[in-house]
Amino acid sequence: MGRVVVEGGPPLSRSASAAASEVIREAIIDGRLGPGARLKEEELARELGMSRTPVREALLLLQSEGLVESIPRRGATVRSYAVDDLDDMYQLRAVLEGYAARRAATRISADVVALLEESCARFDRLRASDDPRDLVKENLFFHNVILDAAGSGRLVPLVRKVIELPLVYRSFYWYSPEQKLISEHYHKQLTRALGAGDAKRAEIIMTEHVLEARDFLLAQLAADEGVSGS
Amino acid sequence: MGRVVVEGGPPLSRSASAAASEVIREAIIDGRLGPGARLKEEELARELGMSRTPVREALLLLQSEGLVESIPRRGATVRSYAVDDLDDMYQLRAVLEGYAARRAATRISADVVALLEESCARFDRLRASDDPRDLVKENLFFHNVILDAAGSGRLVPLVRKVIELPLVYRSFYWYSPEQKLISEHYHKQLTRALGAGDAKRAEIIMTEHVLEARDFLLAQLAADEGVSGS
DNA sequence: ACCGGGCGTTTTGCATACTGTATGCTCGCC
DNA sequence: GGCGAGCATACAGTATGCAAAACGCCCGGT
Repeated sequence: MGRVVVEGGPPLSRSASAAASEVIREAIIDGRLGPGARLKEEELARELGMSRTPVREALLLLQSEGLVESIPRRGATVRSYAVDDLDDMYQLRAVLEGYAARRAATRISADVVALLEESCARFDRLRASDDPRDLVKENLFFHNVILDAAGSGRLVPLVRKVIELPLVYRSFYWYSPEQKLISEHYHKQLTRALGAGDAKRAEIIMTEHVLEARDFLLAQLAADEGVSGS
Repeated sequence: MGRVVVEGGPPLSRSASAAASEVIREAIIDGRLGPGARLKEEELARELGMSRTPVREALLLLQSEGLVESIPRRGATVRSYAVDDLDDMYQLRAVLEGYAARRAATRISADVVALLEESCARFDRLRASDDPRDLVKENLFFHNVILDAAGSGRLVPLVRKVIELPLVYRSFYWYSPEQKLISEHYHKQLTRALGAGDAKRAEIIMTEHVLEARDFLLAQLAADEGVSGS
C-alpha cells in the first residue's frame, strides 16, 4: 500500500542528491513517512526519477542528521524515538537555543528584528488555520532566524539535529489552541527581548519556551499513548 | 611531494566506507592531512585500495562531522578553521560540557567517580612526559567519562562534533606546563563537585575549564600566527 | 606586454552493473 | 509433525563507466 509516498512539487535543486535529501526530509518532517517506515534505496530512486547513488548519499546525510537510522546490511528506516529520547532532546534544545538567543541578543540587527516581528504577525494569522503545517513552518522559520542571528556557524547544524526530529511528532502537538497562543506569546516576548538587546532575558524566555513545548508534547504523548497522529 | 599520505595499520573494519572514514579521520586529526589539503576522490581510492564510491561516502560523513569541507563541483578539502571559528566552537563546547557536568552531578555513581579520580592520578603522572599525546588522550578520557555519566544519548555525538575538531590544533597547546597544572586542578575540582553531587558548581567549573582552554589556545595561535605545530 | 577567449585536461556527479550477504521459505530428515 | 539445512530472493555495498562542469593553458588580439 501507499504507492506514491514521496513526491516533491517544485523543480528542486540542480543537484540530484541535494534534491533527494530535501524531498525525503520534507516527507519525514511533515509525516508522509512515519517513524519506522522503511526507506528502500531502489524504490526511492524510482519515485524520485534518479539512480540509487544520489539517494544513498541523501540517506547518509539524513542519517547524520538523526532523521534516519540505518542498520548495516538491512537498509534505512525513519528513526523512531522513545519518550525518554524526546525528553533528552528537548532539554538539549533548550540549552542550545537558549545559548543561541543569548548570543543573538547582542548581535541582532534592526531589520532582522523586523523579520521576527513579521513572523509573529504571520503566526497570529495562521493560528486560525486548521492545518498545523504552515504554523510549523512559520515556527521553524522564527527559530531559524534567531539561530542565524546568533552568528555561530557551528551552532546551526548542531541545533538542526535536535530541532527537526521532534517535529515528526508535531502534528497533534500543534492542535492545541492554547499552545498556539502561548507559543505566539513567547515569540513576541523573545522578539522584544532581542530588540532590546537583553541577552539574559532572551535566554531565559527561549529556555522556558522550549521546555514548555517539551512538557506539552510529553503530556500529549502520555495521553495518546503511542498514536502517531493523522 | 607526499606520496603515501594516508595509510592505516590494522586490517580495519570489513566495511570499506567505514574503513575509509576511519583512516581519513585519523589522518586529519593527527596532522598527516593538514588544513586546506585537497582530498581527491580517485587519489584516496587508489591509496586505500578501493573504488571511489566508498571514498565518496566517507567524505560525506566527514563533512557532516565538520572535518571536511566540500564545494559542490570542486571537490573536498580538509576544513581549516579561522580563529573566530575556534572561538565559537569552544564556547559551544563550554555550554554543552557545562550542561553535561550539571546532569552528571545528579546521576554519577561512586565507581564512576573513582574512575575520574584514577584519571586525575594518571594525569598527574603524565604531566612529566614530553610527549603531550598521552596527556591529550587522558584528558579526552576524563571528559568522555563525564559525558557518559550525563546519561544523555543525544549529547555524546553532539559534543564529539565540537570536541574533535580543536584536537587538530592540540599539539602545541599542551606544551605549556602551567596549562597542564591548571587543567589537572580543574579535573580534581570537577571530580570533587561531581562526587558531592553539586550540579551547579560542577557546571561552573566545567564551563570555566573549557573557556580557559579556549583562552590559552587562542593566545598561542595569536603568538605563533598560523604555524601548525610540530 | 597584457588581457580575453577557446580548447584540453582534470575531477566531480550520476548512472548502471555486479557481488555478497541477510532473510524467508521450502523440502528433507529426524 | 516439528526442526534444521539448503535454496531462492531481495537488497545493500561496491565497482566501473560516462557525461558535464570547472580549471589551466595556450594563443591571438589590442
